[in-house]
Amino acid sequence: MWAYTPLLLPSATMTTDSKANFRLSPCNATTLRMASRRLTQLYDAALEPCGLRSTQLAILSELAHWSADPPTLAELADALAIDRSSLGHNLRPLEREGWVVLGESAVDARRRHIALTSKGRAKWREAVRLWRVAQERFEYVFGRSEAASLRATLLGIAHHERLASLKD
Amino acid sequence: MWAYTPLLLPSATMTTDSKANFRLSPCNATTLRMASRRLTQLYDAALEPCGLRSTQLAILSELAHWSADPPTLAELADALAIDRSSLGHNLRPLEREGWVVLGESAVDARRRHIALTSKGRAKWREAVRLWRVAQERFEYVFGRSEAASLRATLLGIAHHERLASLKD
DNA sequence: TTATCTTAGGGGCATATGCCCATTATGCAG
DNA sequence: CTGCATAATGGGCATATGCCCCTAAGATAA
Repeated sequence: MWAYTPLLLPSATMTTDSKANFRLSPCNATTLRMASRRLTQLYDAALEPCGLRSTQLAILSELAHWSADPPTLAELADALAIDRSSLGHNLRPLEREGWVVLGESAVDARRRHIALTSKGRAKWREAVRLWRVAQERFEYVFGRSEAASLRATLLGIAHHERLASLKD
Repeated sequence: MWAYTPLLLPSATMTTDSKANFRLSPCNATTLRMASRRLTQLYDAALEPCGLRSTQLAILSELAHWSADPPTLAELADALAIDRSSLGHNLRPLEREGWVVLGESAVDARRRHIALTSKGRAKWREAVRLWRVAQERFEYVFGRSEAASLRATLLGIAHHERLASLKD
């Protein structure tokens, strides 16, 4: 179990070989991307049997939990803290597989409302079971409360307006 | 200044509008990717004048600090906690711009040694100056010691063997 | 020495990510 | 009502990321 503090440095858990070339990168974005890559691999491996990737499950989950009317691209992108264009690209495979549908808006012809299909909801439920394995595995190693704390910190970074761009 | 604890929830810093659709994602990988996307945008925006992206600067930095002989693809990938193939792809633009060169190995014809060119080192120095702006900006908001603590945690995740895959 | 096994990279494929620009649709000023 | 500013998407381009498989080259067993 790790402490969510710098007390246990990563080097303590590393092999001699990898420790040799280890360099504590001072860049916050780089370390964030490094950890993101690794953990995404862990979750993607767990999700592999159902044919979903982490990003795709995140989209389906957001839709599955959406309480109001099906969101527009912009609304969904905002909730996921993802670029609008990126979300548009990411929806393509989900649409192709028939997991989501993009419907027209009655009040504004510019908007497309994104909705989960029943097939998509079934796939989502299937994926969640696999996701839980990876989630449990990570939190077993990292610590459950430490993980919750980390998520809160990361969500803060993701949704913070003053960090969203250089404009201020 | 944020506390590196869940005491200050992200919602405390959010607009009413975005708070409405805010859903505290329980997935550690997803929140990691969300924060990663946002912060990468911040750093990339700062680096934009020099024509480098965060990932590219990370590669050049690792090479600039490399103490031993120029690393092989596998060694560099390991240090950056990135997939070997991914690093191969990422090196292509850097090679095209003449910032790095891939030399042959004298002892093992399979290996390619990656070295920074003088042009690449100059570009790296230029980028570091821009990088510092983004780094300072983030740490001004997030807190310097909190950032250091977060980096240590993230590096631990990135380099932890038991989290690298589902095999155990 | 030869057959086999392992390792290092490269190429192809697919998704992920975001920028810019074009198109279309609203909204609003006049 | 017309013309312009604005908003929502889509398409194109480029990089990021990782998987799989292939080939070449070193290492090892027979």
